[in-house]
Amino acid sequence: MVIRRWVLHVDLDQFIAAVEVLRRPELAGRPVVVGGSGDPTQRGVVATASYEAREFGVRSGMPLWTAAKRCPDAVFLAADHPVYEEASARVMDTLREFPAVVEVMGWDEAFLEVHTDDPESLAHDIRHAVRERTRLNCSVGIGDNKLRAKLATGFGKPAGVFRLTEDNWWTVMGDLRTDALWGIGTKTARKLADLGIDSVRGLAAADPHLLADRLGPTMGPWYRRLARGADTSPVVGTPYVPRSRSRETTFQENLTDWTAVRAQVVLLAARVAEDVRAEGRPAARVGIKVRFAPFVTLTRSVRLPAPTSDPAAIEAGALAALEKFSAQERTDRHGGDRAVRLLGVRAEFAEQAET
DNA sequence: TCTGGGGTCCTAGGACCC
DNA sequence: TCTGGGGTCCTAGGACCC
Repeated sequence: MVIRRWVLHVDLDQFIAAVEVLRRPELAGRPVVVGGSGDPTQRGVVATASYEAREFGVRSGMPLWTAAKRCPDAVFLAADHPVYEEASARVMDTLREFPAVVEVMGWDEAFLEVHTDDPESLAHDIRHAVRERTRLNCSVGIGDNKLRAKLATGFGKPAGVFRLTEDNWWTVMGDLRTDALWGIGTKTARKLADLGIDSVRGLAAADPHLLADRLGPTMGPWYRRLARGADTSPVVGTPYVPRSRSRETTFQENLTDWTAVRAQVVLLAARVAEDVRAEGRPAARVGIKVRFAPFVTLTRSVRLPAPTSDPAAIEAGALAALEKFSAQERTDRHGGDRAVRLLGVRAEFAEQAET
């Protein structure tokens, strides 16, 4: 019986859909799709699909109209953030009752650093406690570091427990595609494939100088470490301190004149200013995101004259950033204002002094 | 009726300075 | 008679994740 450090990764199963089914029991067993306004004829994407909807090929990030085509009988619901936040808080409070350092990773995930001789038994205790307190199911990944714990959870789903460590790393992960790793997406997987690297095992054995050369001095070697399952990052239990706050909106109908664009930027800036005020720390920088039709995204930003939480200063910064777009960038080829489908405003906080 | 919203971190190029 | 070589800061964009 050896007490060792373990990292557990707890991930709620189909969290948002499960919360919706809890408050509407008649939806149990039906395909449920949450996202956008809840109207699949409007612009929006799937936030979460229940397992029943996934059977029809509905996936997160998919346009709602596509989901409706694949699963016409699904129940479509608008996202209700306050309800999810409350459910999430109950889950996290439950996790914090265990003797562990708890790092929250969003609404439906957390890492726990624990010391035990029997991580499986602790994982089952956690699953039962979460289900008892919240009536929600979760899966638990057990690892000898965060990376392996996070990847392990995927093999435990749904409602299971899986252990991934140095001992079974190559057996479990070696032959999988590189994008099975946490931090490698489709773009990087394609770049690696162009270098003849297709599997986790292949990436682990790749020439580090080649990776640094093609993928950057920091990222290249980091990908190679990922492929070996190496990760020394700590589980951090201290409260999350945001570096930025942003608000963005995709319009149901594109904006087609710049006066309307300015008016919407003013509205978004006011919401961001409210978030900055609530955070209680001044913003140092304000940025604008403009997604032109069909789907070209440009950003501009300005440093504020001095860090501030003043709504008027944040609005002025947002408008100044907007003015940085050239006449050419905001004009279509017929000389009119280029159609805008999304606007965003972001505030970056001043650097925190090290304590 | 294409492609949400809210974040983080890294990279690369130009400005600027010595 | 061609214009070095760092270093750092700023900015925009890219990639990824939940």
